[in-house]
Amino acid sequence: MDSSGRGRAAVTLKDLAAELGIHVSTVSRVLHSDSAVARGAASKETARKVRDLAQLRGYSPDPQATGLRTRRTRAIGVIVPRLSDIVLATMYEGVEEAAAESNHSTFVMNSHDDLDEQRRKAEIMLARRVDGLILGDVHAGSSLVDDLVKRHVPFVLMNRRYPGFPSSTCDDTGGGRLVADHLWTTGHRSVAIIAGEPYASTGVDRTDGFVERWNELGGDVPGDRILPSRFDTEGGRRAGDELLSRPGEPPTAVFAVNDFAAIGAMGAFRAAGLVVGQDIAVVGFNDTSLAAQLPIPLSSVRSPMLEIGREAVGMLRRVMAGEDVASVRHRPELFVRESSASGAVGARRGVRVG
Amino acid sequence: MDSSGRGRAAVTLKDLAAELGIHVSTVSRVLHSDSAVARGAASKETARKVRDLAQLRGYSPDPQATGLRTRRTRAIGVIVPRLSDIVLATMYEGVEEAAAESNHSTFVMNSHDDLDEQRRKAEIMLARRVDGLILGDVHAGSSLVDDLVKRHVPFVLMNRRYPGFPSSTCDDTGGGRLVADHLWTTGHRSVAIIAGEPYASTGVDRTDGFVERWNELGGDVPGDRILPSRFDTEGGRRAGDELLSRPGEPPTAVFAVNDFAAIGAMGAFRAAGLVVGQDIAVVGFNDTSLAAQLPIPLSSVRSPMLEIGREAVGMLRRVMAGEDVASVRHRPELFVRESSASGAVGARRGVRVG
DNA sequence: AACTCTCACCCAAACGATTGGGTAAGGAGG
DNA sequence: CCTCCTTACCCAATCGTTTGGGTGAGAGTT
Repeated sequence: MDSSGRGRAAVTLKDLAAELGIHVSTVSRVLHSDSAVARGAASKETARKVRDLAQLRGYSPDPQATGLRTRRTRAIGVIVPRLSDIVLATMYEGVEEAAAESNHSTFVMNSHDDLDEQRRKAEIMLARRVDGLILGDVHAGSSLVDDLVKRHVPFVLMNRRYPGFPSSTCDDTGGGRLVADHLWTTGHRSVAIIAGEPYASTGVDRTDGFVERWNELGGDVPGDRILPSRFDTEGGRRAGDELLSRPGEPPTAVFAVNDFAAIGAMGAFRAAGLVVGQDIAVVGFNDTSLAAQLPIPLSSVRSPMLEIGREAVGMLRRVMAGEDVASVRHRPELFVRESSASGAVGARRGVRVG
Repeated sequence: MDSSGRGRAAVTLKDLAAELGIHVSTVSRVLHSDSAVARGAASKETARKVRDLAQLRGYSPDPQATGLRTRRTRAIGVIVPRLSDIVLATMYEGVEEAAAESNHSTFVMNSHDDLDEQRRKAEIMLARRVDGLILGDVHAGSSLVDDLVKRHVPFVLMNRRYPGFPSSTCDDTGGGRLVADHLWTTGHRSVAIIAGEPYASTGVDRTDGFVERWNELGGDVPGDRILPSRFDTEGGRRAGDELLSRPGEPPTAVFAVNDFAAIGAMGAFRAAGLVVGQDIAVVGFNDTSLAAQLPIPLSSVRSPMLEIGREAVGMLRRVMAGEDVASVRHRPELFVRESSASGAVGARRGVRVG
C-alpha cells in the first residue's frame, strides 16, 4: 500500500518524536507547516528530518484524536431519498469528489423520503459529530430545516430547494420551460404532465415552469392533465395507464418530470398499442445515461447532476466558515431524441408546425 | 429534534456527573449497563437517576473520544465501482440498513473500477480508522486483498468474489445456468453472450454458468459469440452493434450479464429493425426495477441485492470478531418476460420447442 | 556590560470516554 | 471483637493531538 510496512498499530506523533529525540509538540507543528501554527516551530533541518521520517513510517494523524482536540471531524453527512435513484447517486458522486478534494469524508444515508427517517438519520449524523449536512431530500413544509438552524447545524440543500435556505439545484423551472417550448414548436397542443411527488420542489418547479411557458405561448394545461406520481418507473407506468384510461383523446405529448417516470409511461403507452415518438411524444428529465440508449431514445432535459453535488460541497464549506451563501440553480439543457422527434405527431394528427 | 434544546456544545459525561454530584466513571459505567463493565457500578437508584438525566439532557457519547480510547470507530468503509450503478447502490442500501442495526456507520466511496483509485480509497478509509472494509469492486488478480490481509485489516468482498476470501455474492454461475435452460427450452440454438468486464467475477461466472449448462444440453457457444463489454447501456449497445455487423445470421437469443447492457443491446437491435422478443430474444441479469417496466419488459435473473449487502455486513462483523467465515452465494431467480417470451423466435425461424 | 530579540525548542493542559484498581461504610460470620 | 465480604462508589491513567505559554542560548544593539 505505502512504503512502510506498518504491522498492527498505527504510528503516532509520539513515536516520531521519540525516534528523533524531540518533543511531540514540535513534530506536530512541523507537520502542520502550511498553517500559521508552524510559527517558529523548528529549524529547517529539523523540519526536514521530521517530514522525512513521517513519510518513511507512513504516519497519518489519528482523526479521532484530532477531532477530539479540535472539535471537528472533517466529515460531512449526506442524506438522500435513496441512492438507488441514479439521479441522487450521481449527485453524490459529485459530493464525494469535491469533499475528497477538500479533505473531507462523507457519510451517506437513505431517508426513503420519510419524514421520521429524515430526522432519525440526521440525528445519527449529528451524533457522529459531522461538521455539516447536505440534505438531498428536503420536503416542502418540513420543519427539520428550521430545527437544524435553531441548533446551529451548518447545512445546505441539494437537488430540492426550500425557500429561505441555500440550495444547489437544477434550474427546474427553466427546464420545464425548455420542454414547453420544444413541444409547442413541434406542434403539440394537447399535453399532460407526470408531475412527481408534490413534496419535492423538483417535480413542482418543472411542472410550474412548463405550465408557465405553455400559458405564455397561448396553450392550456387542464388541471386533470397534471398527474402526481412517484419518481420511479412504477409511478410513471401508473400515471401513463391512468391517462389512457380516461374517456376522450389522450394527449399528443407527455412531459414526465423524471426519466424513470418517463420510461414507465412509455411502457404504458406501448402496452396500449401506441408508438412512442409517432403516436405520442414523451420527454423526460435529468438525461440519465439510460435516456439516450433506450430502444426508443428518450428526449430529456439534462441537469448537471455531478456539478450540483460538487457545488453543494462548496456551499457547505462556506456555510461552515460562517459566510452567507446564496442558492445556485444550474442551467439545464434539452436533448431532443426520437421519443419526441419533431413533426411526427403533428403530421399524423393534422397539426403542422409553423 | 429531541426533547432537549441543547444549544451549542454537546453534553458530556462530565456534565452529567457534575449535575448529579457523582464521579464521571460511575456515570460511564451506568450508561454501559448492558455490558459486563457495569459490574457493581451503582445502586439501582443512582443508575435510574443517571439514565433519566442522560435522557433529559440528550446525552450522546462522543464517538471521537470513545474511539480514541477504545481504538475502534464503529465505522465501516465500503468501496464500490460506482454508486450510480443501481446494482451497487441497492447493495449499499442493504449495507447501510444492516450496519445501522448493529450501530455502525458507513463510508462509501467510488473507485470507478480503477486499480489506483481502489488503493487510494482504501487508504483514505484506513486513515479514517474504519473498523473494517467491504469491497464491492474487487478485480480478478488484484493484489489489494493480499495487502489488506498482510496489514490485518478485516474485510469482506461483496458483489464480486475472489477465490480464497470471504464474499457475499449472487450465485452467478447458477444464474447463468438458469438462462441457458430457459433459452434452450424455448428453442434457441444460436446464442451470444454480452459478457461484461473480464476482471469482474460477476460477468465471468454468469458467462461460465451459461456456457457450462449450454454444453450439458448439447449446445455450443462459439468463442466469438462471447463479447466482453462495459456494464452500462453504452457497453451493451456497442456489443449489440458488433454482433449485428458480422457476416451471417445473427443469434436468435442474447444473454447480457447485466440489465443495463441488455437495454443497450435492445437499442442496437431495434435500430437494426429487429423486434426484441420476436426476432431476437434478450435476457438480462439483476432484475433491476427497470427491467419489468421497460416498453418491452426484459427477462432477467433476479439477484437479491439488498440481501447481498446485508449479508456482507454480517460477515464483516464476524471477521472483525476474529471468526473464520465462509463465502455466501445467494440464490438467483429467473423472471421471464416479453423480451424472451417463449416460442416466438423458434416459430419464426422454424425451430419448434418440445 | 546590560539590554532585547530571535530561534529552536520544550511543557503541560486540555478534548471526552474507558477501565483497572482502589476504599470507606455497613453487615455477616466466627 | 475481629475478619471478611459486599455495595457503591471514587481515582487516575490513558488514548493521540493541539496549542498557549514558557525558556535558555546565542546574536545584535546601544
